[in-house]
Amino acid sequence: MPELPEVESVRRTLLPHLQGRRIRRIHLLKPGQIRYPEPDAFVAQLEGERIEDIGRRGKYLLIRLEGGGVLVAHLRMSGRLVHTDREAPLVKHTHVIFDLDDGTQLRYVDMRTFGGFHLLGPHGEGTPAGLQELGPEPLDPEFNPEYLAGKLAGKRAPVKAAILDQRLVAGLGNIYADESLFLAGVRPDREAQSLTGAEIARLHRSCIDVLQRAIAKRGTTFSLYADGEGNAGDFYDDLQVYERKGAPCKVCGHPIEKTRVGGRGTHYCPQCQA
DNA sequence: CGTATGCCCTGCGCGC
DNA sequence: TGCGCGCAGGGCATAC
Repeated sequence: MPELPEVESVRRTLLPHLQGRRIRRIHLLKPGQIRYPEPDAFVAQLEGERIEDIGRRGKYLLIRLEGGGVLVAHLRMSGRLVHTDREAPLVKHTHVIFDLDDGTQLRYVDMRTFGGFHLLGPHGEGTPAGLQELGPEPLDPEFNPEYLAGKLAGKRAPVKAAILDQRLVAGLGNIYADESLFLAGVRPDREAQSLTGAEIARLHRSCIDVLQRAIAKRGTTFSLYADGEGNAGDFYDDLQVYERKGAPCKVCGHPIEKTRVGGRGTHYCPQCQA
């Protein structure tokens, strides 16, 4: 499940292959993955465009075009953007193929079809609501303990639900939310407003630490995720709680528990997290 | 407004 | 061995 570290890894691995390339043709094997505009207009506007740069906001990949437009991709659960040779075999669930002017291809593969593309005009027309309302980048100075404290104040929702809200901070998903809360020593089901100043400071620090370390290892791969060159991420062995139900806590040895918080599968150590 | 719930989708692991 | 069920969850729509 691509979260900030995975999307950042895709961005970094795609950039050298896509920068300066012109999109020659687009094959829509599954037009439903195009969210905006209509598939025909999407293809018409994109064919012939040159890719200038690739950015990222939260979990959104922003492929900037020479003409001022932006191709926005969101991978959701199972989306993959991979740069390949034209001759590479078509894997199952390949939905969109971009032919590039050097003979290579950018392919969008998505088993569960949750992800997709928005093509924004030069003035941002077509921007998805979620991107518009995105909170600060967790690795930017704007995301600081004071900001986090202000956002958690008065919230009765579980702290995990709060930090998963992309309007509060952009890019945390289920894996790194659980990991951050473990590192901070805070139980995921605690009311957001109940956290002390010290706990908020630890949580802020933990979010940044876990994201930076995960980026350094090019993300977490279970079975599906791969970066823009098709390589798995290496953070799996660094996970402290996620996907470790029943396994001994790496700090205290107590078995990791799994519950549901805010409708999401949630992992934590009942001994290390208060 | 804040909070909670269900839906989209496919593959996989589980129980029988 | 096969079948049906529940689960996986990001973002959004809907309800209260």
